[in-house]
Amino acid sequence: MSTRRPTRQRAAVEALLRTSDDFVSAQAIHARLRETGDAVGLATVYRTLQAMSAEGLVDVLRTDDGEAVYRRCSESHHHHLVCRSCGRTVEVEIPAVERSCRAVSEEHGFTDVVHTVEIFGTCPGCR
Amino acid sequence: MSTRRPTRQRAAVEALLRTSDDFVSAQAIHARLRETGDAVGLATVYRTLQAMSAEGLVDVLRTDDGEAVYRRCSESHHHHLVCRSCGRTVEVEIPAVERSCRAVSEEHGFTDVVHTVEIFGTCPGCR
DNA sequence: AGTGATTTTGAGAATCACTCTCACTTCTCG
DNA sequence: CGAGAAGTGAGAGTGATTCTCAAAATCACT
Repeated sequence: MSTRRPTRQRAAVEALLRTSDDFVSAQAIHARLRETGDAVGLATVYRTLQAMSAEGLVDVLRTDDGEAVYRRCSESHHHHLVCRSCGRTVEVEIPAVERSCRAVSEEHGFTDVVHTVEIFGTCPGCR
Repeated sequence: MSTRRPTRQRAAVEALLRTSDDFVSAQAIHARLRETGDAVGLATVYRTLQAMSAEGLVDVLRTDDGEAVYRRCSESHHHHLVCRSCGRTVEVEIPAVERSCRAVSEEHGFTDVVHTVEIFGTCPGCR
């Protein structure tokens, strides 16, 4: 249930996410918005990102040093193939992975299962 | 190349990890060692864990709130099925996932690919 | 448009995991 | 044993994220 009011701040964050193909940190979003004069408080950036994440509007993942990074995403379930050098990201769907994860979970009696899959590599452009 | 000296501190951390089947945070390890009188400095716990991780002796993953948690692991490549309630962890090998990830990566021309897969659910005991 | 109720915002403080510093201790090995 | 290399830890520092709470914006009605 999305009971959030539309505000300039939220629109600004959404707009910025729309312009980026890659994962961005909350700090980066805050900084960029400040640059473009469309300033939004840091706390608000975090709140907005959390809300969007809860609504499934953005994907979140953690960099190796634990920073959370966000990216607008398509509706359907998918995973990411991310270039470790330039950050270029490709959304991929891998049916075999879905099946296998479900099978393994059932086999061990686990329920309410969710899984995360991230693939990191070097993209053709960064070879 | 493991050029580390054997010390009481390192032994204590390794021993503690050996007694735990589940993922534990550095903070928790530090606290538990302190309780058992086998105190080890926090900085040393972190250093030891990093070293062990680099040597492939422990698996690391990030909880939802970004905290790093560690667990001793088997040699071979594998993934985890983790109970979100009690933390119980099962190591699983899923050949289909390996194949699929490799295939997808090649398809997009990515090289030097690594992937992470974590499966979270509720285990039979916590139902 | 006015008004009061409700939600959102943001500056700064607070938290918390993690890293760094550096003097001190422990190993290693000749 | 003795010198130098490696390891340790208390505490300071860092940086992301969350909390606080009063002010501002939005909503629901009239």
